[in-house]
Amino acid sequence: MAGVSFKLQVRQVREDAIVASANRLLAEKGYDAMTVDEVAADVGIAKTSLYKHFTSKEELAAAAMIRVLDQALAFLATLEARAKVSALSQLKAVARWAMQGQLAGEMPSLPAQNSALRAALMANKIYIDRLIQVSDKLGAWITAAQKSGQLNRKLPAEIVLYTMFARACDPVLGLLKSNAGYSDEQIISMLLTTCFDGLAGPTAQLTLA
Amino acid sequence: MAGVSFKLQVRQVREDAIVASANRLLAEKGYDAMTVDEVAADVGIAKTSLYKHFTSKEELAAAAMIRVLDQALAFLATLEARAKVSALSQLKAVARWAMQGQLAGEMPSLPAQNSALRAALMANKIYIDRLIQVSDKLGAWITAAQKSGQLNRKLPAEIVLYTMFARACDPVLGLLKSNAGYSDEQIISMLLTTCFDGLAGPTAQLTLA
DNA sequence: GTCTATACACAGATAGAC
DNA sequence: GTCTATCTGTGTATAGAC
Repeated sequence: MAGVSFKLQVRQVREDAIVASANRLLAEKGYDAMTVDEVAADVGIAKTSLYKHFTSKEELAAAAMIRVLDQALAFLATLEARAKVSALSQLKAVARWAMQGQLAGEMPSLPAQNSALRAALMANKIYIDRLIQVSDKLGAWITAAQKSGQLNRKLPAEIVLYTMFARACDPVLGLLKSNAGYSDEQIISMLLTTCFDGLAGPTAQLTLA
Repeated sequence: MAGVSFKLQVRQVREDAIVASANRLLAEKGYDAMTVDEVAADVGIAKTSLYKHFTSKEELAAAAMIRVLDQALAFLATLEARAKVSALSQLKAVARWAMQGQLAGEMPSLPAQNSALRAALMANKIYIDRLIQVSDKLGAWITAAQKSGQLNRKLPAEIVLYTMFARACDPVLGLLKSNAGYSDEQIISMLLTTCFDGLAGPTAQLTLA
């Protein structure tokens, strides 16, 4: 029936709004500091209504994390459609995308070391599934880039993967954004350099002067 | 009088024990997840007694952060005593020291973006003083290393400094420690490489095979 | 499904005896 | 100075009316 479908759509739209708000607040304050009251107020609904959609704060946060991973997968799909692009370029494009997301306040930080959230996420099948999908796609590019010598072969692919995840949430981004007078593009450009070429800089730098 | 001095010493020893416990718990769980009850229990005193030494949780955390900065300053002093060592080597030694501290569970993470703790720290004269001292010493080495071409001249010194602070608390360390089968030394060695030479690796790597 | 009002738990901070 | 016991605020989660 059309009525039922419509109601489901409305429900879906509201749920999206809730997750979007949660995502923004997670990015801004982190899981512990974010309160369910805040999320409900931000969406413009009562807290009780929120709990009809998500049975716990942890589940809400998990939905937000899954949303980000889904967006990442969608972006990865567009990258895979590009022809004749080196694996390293793909990885840099991913890093750039993640950094842009964080500067825009849409990238929730990694779940902290021992939090209750981490345990909940690890038990969430959908989250784990998405995380593995993203990891596998990045992992393929990483090993390809290492094979062609674009990335350091001596680093285990695992380390490279973790490092890329960590750089996507790098606190340095937030510091630079709030303190100094750099444009978003300058910040991203410099941090891409430090990530891939290190503080010492690329070979080209060393041959100068 | 000897009696007074003795009492003061006892007080000082206990205070050190409190700060050490707080420091360990901060490193393990972060500021929000750490409770004052836990710290008191860890030291083996009642919570009320703790509040005689520190009037708030924030002040306690600040004391822990100051302790770390003091330890850092002491370590920097030993480095400065070394003769004929390049600025880059000094910086790497500092990074290694910080990473070792984090692997040992003694390095509290950077105060998160918008937390109440951050505001309290920024208002704490002693903390700011120590932070500036550390930053100045590192800053001198950074500019020296840039002048001699050991570090990328195109990166503002400020960015290099922030990046080094961030790497000292890099969450990748904890991930690797708990997940994979690397030794502490292997982890540190690899992360020093990614920090200074980047994921792409040093020049030497690129000329191989 | 959404609201108002509330139960419940926990953590920061304090009172008062010793 | 240290303890036991308590106050207070806040945040998650739910009950019950509409």
